[in-house]
Amino acid sequence: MAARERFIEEVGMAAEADGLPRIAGRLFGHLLLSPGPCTLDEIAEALDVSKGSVSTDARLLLRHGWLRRTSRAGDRKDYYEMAPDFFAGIVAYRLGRWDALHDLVAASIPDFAEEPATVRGRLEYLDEVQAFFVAGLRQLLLEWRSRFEIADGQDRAVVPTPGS
Amino acid sequence: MAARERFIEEVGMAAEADGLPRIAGRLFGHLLLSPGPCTLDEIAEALDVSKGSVSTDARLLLRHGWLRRTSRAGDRKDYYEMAPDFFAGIVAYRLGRWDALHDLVAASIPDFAEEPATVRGRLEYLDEVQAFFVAGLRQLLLEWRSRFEIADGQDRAVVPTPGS
DNA sequence: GTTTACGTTCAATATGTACTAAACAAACAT
DNA sequence: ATGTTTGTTTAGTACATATTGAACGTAAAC
Repeated sequence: MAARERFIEEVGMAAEADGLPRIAGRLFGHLLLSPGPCTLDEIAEALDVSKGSVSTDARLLLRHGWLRRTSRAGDRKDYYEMAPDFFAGIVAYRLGRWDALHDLVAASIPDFAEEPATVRGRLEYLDEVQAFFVAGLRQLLLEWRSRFEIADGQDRAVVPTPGS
Repeated sequence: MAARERFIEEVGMAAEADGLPRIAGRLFGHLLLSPGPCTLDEIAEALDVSKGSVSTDARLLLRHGWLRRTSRAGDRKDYYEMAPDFFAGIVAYRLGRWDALHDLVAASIPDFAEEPATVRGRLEYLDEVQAFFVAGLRQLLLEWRSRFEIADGQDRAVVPTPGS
């Protein structure tokens, strides 16, 4: 099935366009299309890349919050899978980056108190607009999460997830 | 004033973390702190980089919609300045990227109709959550823009902007 | 027509970093 | 203890791309 590989490559390229390593994107795509948790070796072979890269990139995505690491009784291997609500993690990450930019600007405003009104106005605009979008997006995130919790709870009532 | 250079460098690094050239970020920072429109030569000298880089990166940011190019009567030079509501452009860009990912996934769902329920469910989850956030963020953008139009209109009533 | 003042493009280079393969560490099994 | 099986780290390489400087094109000025 070539569709699978094409999909994985496209996710890889999309990830790269956002500043992530290409392999991280492919890993993401692979896990998206994997019914169950995967081991490092499994992924490395499927993607035809070194295990070291998979290890590094898996932990990268783990830090970003889109992956989950699980384990199995009587098994030493690590298992990676998509986090239950991984897109919320993506949004949270973006929120974090906008927040960082906001902090940078807010912290700098006093330094430029002597600058012309145009500049001060622009920094204040940035302060305002970021506050607006950060608050709005954070609100969306809350809404989604509570909505997801309900749906997720229903699923778990029917199919309890083992191994986590 | 070292604060200015520090600010510009920090914006440069922040931009780089998001996959843009460092000079593009510095250009962004420079324009943020410039009271008026700047020429390519001006910027190149201030940032101590080649004019070619400034030309390329300025047009990059122009395409992304955070910059504006203006001209002056009796002057051959191009002038660059921050777009009036540039952060809306940043949000719109992010919206575009999420939209692209959404399209990728939505278009691929039929290809994986034969896959296990776990995979199909995950793709449908992605479809849903992206629709939610894309719609929500787009709505925020609309709200902000109408709010900004009003404020901007007021400003322009008091201080008409020449040269555009 | 020539020169000057601009913006763009391009070949060459520098620089960073993704990636690999191998060494390493840790935990387990025997 | 010794040998496996795992994940991590690291030195080295390959690769991509940011950046430069110069060549180029164009339009105005003289």
